[in-house]
Amino acid sequence: MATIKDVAKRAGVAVSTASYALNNIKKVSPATVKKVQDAARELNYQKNGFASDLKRTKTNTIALILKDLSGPYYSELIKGVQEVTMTNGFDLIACSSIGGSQSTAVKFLKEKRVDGAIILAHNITDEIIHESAREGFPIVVLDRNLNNDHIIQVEVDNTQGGYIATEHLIQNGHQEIAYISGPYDSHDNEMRFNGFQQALSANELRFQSRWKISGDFTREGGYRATKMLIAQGNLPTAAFYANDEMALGGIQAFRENNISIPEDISVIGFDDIQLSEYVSPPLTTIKQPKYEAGALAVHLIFQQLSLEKVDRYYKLPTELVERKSVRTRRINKETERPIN
Amino acid sequence: MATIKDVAKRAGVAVSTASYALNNIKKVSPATVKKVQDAARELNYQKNGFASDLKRTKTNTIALILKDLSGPYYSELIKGVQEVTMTNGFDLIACSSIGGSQSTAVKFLKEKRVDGAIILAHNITDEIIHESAREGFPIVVLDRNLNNDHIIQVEVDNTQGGYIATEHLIQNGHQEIAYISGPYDSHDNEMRFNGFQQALSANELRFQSRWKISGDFTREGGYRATKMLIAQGNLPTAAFYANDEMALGGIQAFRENNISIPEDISVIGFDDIQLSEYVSPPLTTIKQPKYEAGALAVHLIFQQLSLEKVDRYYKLPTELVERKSVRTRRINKETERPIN
DNA sequence: TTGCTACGTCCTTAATCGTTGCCATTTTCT
DNA sequence: AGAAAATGGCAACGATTAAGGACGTAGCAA
Repeated sequence: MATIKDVAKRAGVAVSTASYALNNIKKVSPATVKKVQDAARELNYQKNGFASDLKRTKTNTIALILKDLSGPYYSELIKGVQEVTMTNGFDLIACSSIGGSQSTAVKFLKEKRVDGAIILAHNITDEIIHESAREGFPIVVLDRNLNNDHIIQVEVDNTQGGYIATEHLIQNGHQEIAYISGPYDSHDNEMRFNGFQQALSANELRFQSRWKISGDFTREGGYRATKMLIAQGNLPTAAFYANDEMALGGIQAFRENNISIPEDISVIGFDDIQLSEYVSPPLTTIKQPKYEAGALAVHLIFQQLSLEKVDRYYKLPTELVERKSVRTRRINKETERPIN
Repeated sequence: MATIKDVAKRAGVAVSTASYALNNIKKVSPATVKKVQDAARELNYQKNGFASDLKRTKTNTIALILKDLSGPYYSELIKGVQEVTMTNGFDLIACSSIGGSQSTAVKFLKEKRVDGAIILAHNITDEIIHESAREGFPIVVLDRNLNNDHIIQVEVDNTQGGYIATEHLIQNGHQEIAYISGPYDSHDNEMRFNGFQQALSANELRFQSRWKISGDFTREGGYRATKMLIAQGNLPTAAFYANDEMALGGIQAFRENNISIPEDISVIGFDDIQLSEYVSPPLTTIKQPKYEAGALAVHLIFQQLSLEKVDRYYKLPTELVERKSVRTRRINKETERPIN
């Protein structure tokens, strides 16, 4: 590989002059610039990115750290991040945190191979993030609680989401509602469940623990949980799945048992993944502002990079997406019992 | 940030000793190693990745270059790449080629910020790839034709895929088949179309140019193309969409015109994207071995990195996935006309 | 026992990777 | 001549690593 020295030699100038010429720094005469550029072209010179980054201690790139690059879930979020990063003239790389503390992601974080990072990966420990956080290295964490002066949190209001989902069911006449939960250690799940409970008590409904079934955010888990719910007999009139993937599994389980949605049971999910629109029946769910979250996250990074003061905590609202998986039951006002 | 110098000073040793100690190179006494490690911990020292990469001229990371990080299409492929990369102890970063020659992707390629790259992004020009290719920098291109000693091609056999799709329709009694194409400059599309034509002539059917409608691989495009097909009157009995996305758009267009699938017209797609299974009717399509393609691609990178000789061209077969969007028509042997 | 060489262990010195950018120097222009 | 413009020299950036030095100890002869 040709280096800048080779270019300088061939152009008959000093290395520094070559550097100036190649980087469009105005102190070089047009004639010299041309000489240098020609030499560079002839030698097929490409600058060594590392050397350059090392010297300037700036990489012009932002890392987006995801648990799994292959998941389709983050699509919208990535789009938000990508667009804002691009318009700011920065580069974006995505890296996976699979492999925990050995992962690419952690390496990028710790070794400061980027100017800033956005983290949406719950398998990276708080500790690692704390260790990596420092003055001048902005980190934004999504859907995660972390108290550190150099870390900014952007969260979707899962509690509110859980609340409006439940409220929607209640408004449609449902009083017996199952909650199919995500894993116990999931912060998101916990918040959604809180919202669920709050909506119940706001409507003076009692939470029945036998209708809390535990899943794990996977389709498989939703399927199993639903089978359990069915096996246990005495179905509720509606089920709130802590995410859409599980709801999909649930729909399948109900179908296999000839329980039809929404006639026999109403179903609501959370996330609004792309598939939700296409399953049958189309799934009513809670949409998260993923694009906005992504865009906001990068935006905050840039603000910090330009040394502006920013708040350390942001919460984004969710939104109900009505489709066909929730039926409205009419209630007889006198007896307070459903008519249909 | 603390540097290795600080660590060395605090541990009371020379920089080089600190380096040896930190990298587990045996020339240092256990006591010293401990001193250095303690010092590093106390200073919260993290090595500077760039400096290190610069000196060793090796990054231990592979780049996966995609047209758009937010597309859900590559999921399987990424998984294949990811797993193989991990098991080889390398890091993987994904970068987008949005922005053409200004993109992150191109920068990584040209500036050799990684040890090898896998490219699946048709908006990167051949020229750029040629410029970046060189001894010792393995590049694998997917679904793309490029003649260069330092570049390896991994292709899915689109021609064969087009052939079996068409053959499947013909075997099911279809003789009038529309082809909804991708963009004209798409190599994939061209190959699929070739397969389509080959299957037709192998069955002594004539290709009718009025049944070739041009789309652009998007759902929107498939929708528009289908509307045109319908408007033109005289529908074929089957339609082969050059990809699933377009088929989805087509399904919608047919539904809006009360043309039912597969009763009135059979539909076959290409790709087997996740949604295909969920639309109604579930889409018969051609599945590409994406996981395998990804895994093979990285594997080849590693082989080259360890200086093994490898072939420069690989072609992977596709597979028919039968679902519900193709109807079999029975043909009267005598009259050679369909019965139903 | 003493003195000398020889060798191994552990550590240090210093060169290097390719760029950048400060400062000094030379050239050019007014 | 003096200012401005163009160019050159060189020390960083933070790590790695070849080569060499200091020290201790063992082996052996006198």
